[in-house]
Amino acid sequence: MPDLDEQLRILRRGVEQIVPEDEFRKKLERSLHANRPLRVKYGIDPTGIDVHLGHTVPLRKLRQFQDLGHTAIIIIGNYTALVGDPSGRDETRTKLTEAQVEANARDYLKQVGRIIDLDRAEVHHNGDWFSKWSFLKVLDLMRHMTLGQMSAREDFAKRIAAEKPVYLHECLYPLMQGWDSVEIRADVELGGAEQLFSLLVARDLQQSQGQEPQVALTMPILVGTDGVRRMGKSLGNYIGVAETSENQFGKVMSIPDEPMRQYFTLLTDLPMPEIDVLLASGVNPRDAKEALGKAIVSQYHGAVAAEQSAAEFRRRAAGEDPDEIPDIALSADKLDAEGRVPAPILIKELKLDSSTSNARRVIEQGGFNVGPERETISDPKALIYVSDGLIVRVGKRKIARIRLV
RNA sequence: GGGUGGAUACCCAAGCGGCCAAAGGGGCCAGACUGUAAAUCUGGUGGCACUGCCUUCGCAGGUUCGAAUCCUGCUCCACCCA
Repeated sequence: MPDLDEQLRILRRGVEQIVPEDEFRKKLERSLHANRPLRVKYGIDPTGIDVHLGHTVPLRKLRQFQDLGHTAIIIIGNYTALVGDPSGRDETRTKLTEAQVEANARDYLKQVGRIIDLDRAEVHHNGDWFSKWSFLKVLDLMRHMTLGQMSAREDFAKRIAAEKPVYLHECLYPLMQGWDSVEIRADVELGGAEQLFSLLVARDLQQSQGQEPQVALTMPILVGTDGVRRMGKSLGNYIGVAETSENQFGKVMSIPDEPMRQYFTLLTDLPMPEIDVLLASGVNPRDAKEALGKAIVSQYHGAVAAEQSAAEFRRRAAGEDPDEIPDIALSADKLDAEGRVPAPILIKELKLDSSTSNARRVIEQGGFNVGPERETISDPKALIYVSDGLIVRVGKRKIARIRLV
């Protein structure tokens, strides 16, 4: 185990808040002396499917703990998922069925395994304990929270002010999450900045059960590819860990310049001085972003794929065709006697657009071109002579080689 | 239990008898530009083998030459008072 200062240096990087800071230091110190790893908890609710870079911020921190010799503990919130975490939300989460939650949980773990070494981690499902609870026990848990505390939370206060509903079951969420810490005797719990409230509830619960309270370590909320709102599935501004290298790289390149520092700090292991150099004025932001893209993509697809997707991206930016043009089958019976097909129909059949109406618009706007000469077709009524192997392009990014079948 | 306000396209949100496939914003798509799938600017954004036709304004009926707009019933939602 590295010494205290080294551990603190690594673990503090990118962190928003450590509450309380001095207890964290003490815990680390003690673990070092007693050669006893800290139990570091991170909980995930299997409510969606795609783990995205926003989730990896605390997960990467957890991995750092792991690499320093501490014990990573993943809580699968299969029971809390049935409630829905209200944290940072301006509306109630929709309810999931148990079957959905179960399927999601499996999928989640698979994706989490890209970041955490699951062989060395503890994984718990909080349904293991909550499903056995009596109502009496639930009531007992509720004694630990007052209405005043609940309504003081920013997310609830906002909803109340906006005349949006706050349901009682949502109030139970932080208590349940807190109880998880009691069950697994957490020393540290990681979470997003909006989780602080829940992370602190756990301290009270642990104390009430005669345990030493955990330290809350919060990570900043990663901004999405729009550079404004938090990264999230429902906002459509996310980069998923399971996406292709090309997609990941392209999406990184599409973030505005401003959040680059945040991305570098939270999503890569590049040393901070190097990051400062990359972001210094004078360096073309495009080059910095490219370095960022490679650093991120290589974590999920390896360095080779990262280089390739960067090269691919440059080619495309220069207006060249990508290395591999996907073949798309076109049934020959769509063609007329002369082997022609109306342009919008062609686009729709090749699934390069979702509707013929939309395809027409794209054509009218000059976004459709065909063949090696890239002849732009701007008349939606145009009939295209289709031969096997013909290359068609729609917009900047969609391209296909036709295979007649 | 009582009161009030709602339900409009992917989202938010105008419209309150014809000029409504429905303002505006966001998102998304295309084009120009370049530093890139950034920023900015321009255009587009229900469907359809498309100078036209078809389907949408919570659901079901009705009035009318004509309804997102008026009437009746229903469903759902929120807030306030108790």
